[in-house]
Amino acid sequence: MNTDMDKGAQVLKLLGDRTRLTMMKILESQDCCVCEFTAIFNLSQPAVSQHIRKLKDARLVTETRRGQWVFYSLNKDTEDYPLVRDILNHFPGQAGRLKELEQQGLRIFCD
Amino acid sequence: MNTDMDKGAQVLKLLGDRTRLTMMKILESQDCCVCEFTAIFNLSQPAVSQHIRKLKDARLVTETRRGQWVFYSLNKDTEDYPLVRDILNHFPGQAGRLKELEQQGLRIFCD
DNA sequence: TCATCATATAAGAATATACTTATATATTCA
DNA sequence: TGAATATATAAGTATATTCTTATATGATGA
Repeated sequence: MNTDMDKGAQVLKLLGDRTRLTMMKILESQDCCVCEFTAIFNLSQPAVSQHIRKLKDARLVTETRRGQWVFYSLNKDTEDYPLVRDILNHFPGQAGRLKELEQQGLRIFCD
Repeated sequence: MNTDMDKGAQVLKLLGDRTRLTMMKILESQDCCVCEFTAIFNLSQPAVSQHIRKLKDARLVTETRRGQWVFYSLNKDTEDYPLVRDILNHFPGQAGRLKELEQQGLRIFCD
């Protein structure tokens, strides 16, 4: 509640892009790395990195390196998260996008 | 629930602007006309009209002419409204902006 | 160490956005 | 009808956004 108008508008602008909105919705269900997003969206790897950079700069996502890969997660520890959560709740789950990847053998599993 | 990603991203992009977001929040409490918005925001009248046009084109607001003035209202009869409502709930009320206008004698009352 | 894979950054181009000023349209009222 | 007021549209400009390709950085494993 009571998010500042300017900061809030900034968050909305970031989510106001089909690619970033879908990324966030995917991250809602599972962590994901750049190469997976690159396989999901019909976009170059730099384009994906640049979208993620914006989300990261706004602290909407956090990153964790796991070996060769950098995995991204929703950042639930920010004052913007309640707004983000409420927004994402209005959109259909995107787990299917990851399922497709898995069937194509493109899903990254590591531990 | 289950707003289409593309349409939803478009709505978020429209709200992802300080001016339009504040307009929508103001409209949440009362209908308003262009000249009032022009007094509230430090913007030219055409700039205000152009912002409203976008909101109107997306059917987020509706217009009603009352004599000389055109009043705008939140459109609650659209599939996007639940998303809009949930978003606006995260922001502080902007009734103060209208109160200031009233004190300056700039508030439009008609009927 | 060197080749490979994943990711990030830089630079440039096409397009979109948000203003401005000038002007057109619509309504009111003397 | 004609002046005044409210709003919309047009045209132009500055800046922001989102891609692309080329290249740099970082980690892995033979």
